[in-house]
Amino acid sequence: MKKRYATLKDIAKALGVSVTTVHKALNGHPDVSEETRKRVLEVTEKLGYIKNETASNLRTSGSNTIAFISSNISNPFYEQVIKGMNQAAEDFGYMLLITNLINDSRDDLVRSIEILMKKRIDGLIIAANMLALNHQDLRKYKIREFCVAFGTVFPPEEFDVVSPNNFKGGYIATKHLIESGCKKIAMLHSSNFEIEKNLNERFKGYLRALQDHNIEFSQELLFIQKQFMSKSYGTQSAYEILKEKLKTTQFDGLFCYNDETAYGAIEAIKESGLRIPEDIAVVGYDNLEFSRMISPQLTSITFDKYKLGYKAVEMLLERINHPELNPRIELIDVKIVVRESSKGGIR
Amino acid sequence: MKKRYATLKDIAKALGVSVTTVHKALNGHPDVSEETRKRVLEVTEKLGYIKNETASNLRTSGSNTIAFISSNISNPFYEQVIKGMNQAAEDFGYMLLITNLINDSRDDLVRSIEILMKKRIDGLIIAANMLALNHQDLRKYKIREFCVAFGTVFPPEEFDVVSPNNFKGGYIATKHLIESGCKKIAMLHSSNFEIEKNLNERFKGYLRALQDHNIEFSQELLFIQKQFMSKSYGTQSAYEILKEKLKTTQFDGLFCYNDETAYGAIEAIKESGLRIPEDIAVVGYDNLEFSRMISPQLTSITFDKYKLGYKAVEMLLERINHPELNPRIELIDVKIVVRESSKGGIR
DNA sequence: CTGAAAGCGCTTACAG
DNA sequence: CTGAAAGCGCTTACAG
Repeated sequence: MKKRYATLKDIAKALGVSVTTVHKALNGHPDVSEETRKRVLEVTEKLGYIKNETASNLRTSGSNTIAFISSNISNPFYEQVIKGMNQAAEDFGYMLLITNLINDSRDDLVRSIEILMKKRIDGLIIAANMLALNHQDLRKYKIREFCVAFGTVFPPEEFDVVSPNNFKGGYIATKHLIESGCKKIAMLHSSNFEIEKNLNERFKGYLRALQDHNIEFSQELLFIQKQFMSKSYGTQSAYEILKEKLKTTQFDGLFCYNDETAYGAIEAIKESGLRIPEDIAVVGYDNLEFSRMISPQLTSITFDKYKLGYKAVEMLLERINHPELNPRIELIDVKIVVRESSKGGIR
Repeated sequence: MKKRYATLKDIAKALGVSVTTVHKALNGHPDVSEETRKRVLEVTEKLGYIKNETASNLRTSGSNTIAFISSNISNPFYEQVIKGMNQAAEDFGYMLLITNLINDSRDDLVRSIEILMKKRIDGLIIAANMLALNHQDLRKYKIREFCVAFGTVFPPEEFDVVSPNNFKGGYIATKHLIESGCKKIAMLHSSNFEIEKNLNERFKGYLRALQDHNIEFSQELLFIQKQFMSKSYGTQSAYEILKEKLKTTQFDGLFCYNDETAYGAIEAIKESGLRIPEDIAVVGYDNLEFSRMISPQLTSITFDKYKLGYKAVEMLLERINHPELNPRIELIDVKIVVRESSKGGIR
C-alpha cells in the first residue's frame, strides 16, 4: 500500500520546525508561539493530516475505545440499548465499537475477544453466552478485569453483570397469567435452556410464581425450542414447536422467552383455530416496538433499554478504573405492559 | 493504568533469548530451532501473551480491519447484511467493526469517519446519507479511495455504491398495484425525500410505472413523513401521516418506502375501518422477517441481503487494492413477494 | 519558545 | 540458527 497519510514529520519538514513543536501546536500546549501555531494549523489542514492514534496509543497506553460484542446486534431489542451505550461512551470520552458474532459458540466469542484485545481495546461489554468460557479463558482474557456481561446473570459471580431483573420479569409475567384466570401455564424457552438450567432467571421467576400460587410445575408445560437463533430471532422455531405442542398438550396460558418467539407462537395458535386470549393468553418479553403492531397486540415485560445500555458502559468504566473491586451485579427494574394478547382474561 | 499486557521483551527476558528470536518463533519463521520454538510457545502461553497489533500495524501499515458505519444498525434489515459482511471479511482475512451513528447528520458522520481513520482502518462501508458530505469532506477523508456507499445510489457518481436495484423495486411494486386493479396509487416516502429528490430511485421507479401505464402522477398522492428515524424506524410517523391523509385523500393503493413504515400505515388503515386489500392494497419494501407475521401479511420487495453485505465487502477490498479505478455501482436484483396485503386485488 | 533524544512494541534487513 | 539495530508515528522529559 502506498503512502496515504501525512505525518507530523511531513508537517515539520514543510515548515522547517521540529516534530516536537508541531506536536505541541496541535495538542494545545501553551509553550508555542501563536505565530507558529497558526502556521502549523494551516499546513495540517492543507496536508489533510489525520493523527495516527494507534501510534499515540502505543506511546501513552489506553485507546479510549470500548467494544460491544453481541451475538445478534440487528435485533431491534438493541436499538435503544446501543443508543444508551453510545451516549455514555460519548459522555465519558470513549468510542464504542461493535462486533457481531457469527454464532454463540466459545470459539467465536474467544476469537472476537482476542482480536479486540490485540487492538488494545480498553474494555468489553459482552452479550453472549459467557458460560461457554472456561476458567482458562476467564484468566487469559482477564474477563474479570475489563469486561462486563450484558443481559443475563451468570453465577458463580466471577465478573460484572448488567441485566434486566429477569427473575422479577418471569415472576410478574406468570403472576399476571395466573391472575387472568389461566390454570395451565406453559413456558416457551429458548434452545439453550439445558445449558443455562441453573441460572435461568426468567424460568426461576416462572417457577416461583407458580409455587406462590400453589400451582404445581409440570415438565410437560415447559416447551424448549430446537434451535434458537437460527432465523428470524427464533420466530420460526417457536412456530414449529407450538404447532407440535398444540396437538399434544393442553394449556391456557403461555409465557414466551421473548417477543420474537411469541410472534411465532401466536401465529401457530391462530392457525390452530384457538383464540387469543380467550383460549390461550400470551405474554412475551422485551416489549419490542413491533409488539404493538401485531395482532393481537402483545402483552410483554418491559424495561428501560436505553438505561440498560448506559449503565453497562458506566459499570465497565468503573471496572477498568478499579480492577481490584469485587464483581457486581446491576439489575434494571422491569414492568409488565398488558395488551390484547392477555387482556380480559381466560374464559 | 498499570501494566496489563506481556510483551515480546518479557518473553525474551524469561528465556534469555532475543526479541527477534521470539518474534520469529511466534510468527512461523523457519529459521528457528524446534527446541527454541517450543520453549517460546510455552512461556507465551504462561504469560498470557496477546500480541499488540497496533504496534505491529504501525510497523507494517494496514490493519486488516474494515468498518461498517450505519445510522440504524439494530434495524432487522441488517441481520443478514451483517452476516454477509462478516463472512466476506473472514473469507478475505479482515475483521469487521461496526459503529452506529447517533443521528444521520454530516457532523456525526464525519466524526465517525475521522475516528475510524485515526485508528487507521483499511476501509469503510457507509450506510448513511452521503449527500451530507461536502466536497472538502470527500477529499479530506479520501472517500473515493477507501469507502463504499451502501444501500442508495448517490449521483454524481463520485464513489463506489452497492445497493439493491431500487428503481426496479419501485417499478415492480407500483406495477403490481396497477395490475391488481388500483387506480389511485399513493407513495409513502420518508422525511428525507426533499434532500434526495433527484436521486430517489424507488420514487423514480414509481413514477415510471405510472407513466408506462398512462396514469398521471398526482402530487397529492405523495405522502411524506414528518420525521423518519425518530422512533421505531418510522412506524409511528407513518401511522400519524396516514391517519391524516385517510381523512383528506382518496386512494386505493399504497406503496410504502419500507416495511416498517408499512406497519404504521396498515395500523392506521385498519383503524379507519377500511379493509386491506379490498379497499386499499399495500406494498412494502425490504421484506423483513416480521412482515410475514403481521396481519395482513405484507406484500414486499425482496432481495438477497446476505449477498448485498458480502458484495459490499468484496467491492471495498477491490477499491482498497485499486484506488485508481473509476467508481462503480453494483446493483443487487430485486423481486416482489405477494402476500395478503395486496392479494386478490381491489374490488 | 524550540528541539534533540529516548521510548512505546512490534518487524525487518542484515551480519555473524 | 541467533541477535543487534533501525524504524513505524507518536509523546515526553529534559536541555537550551
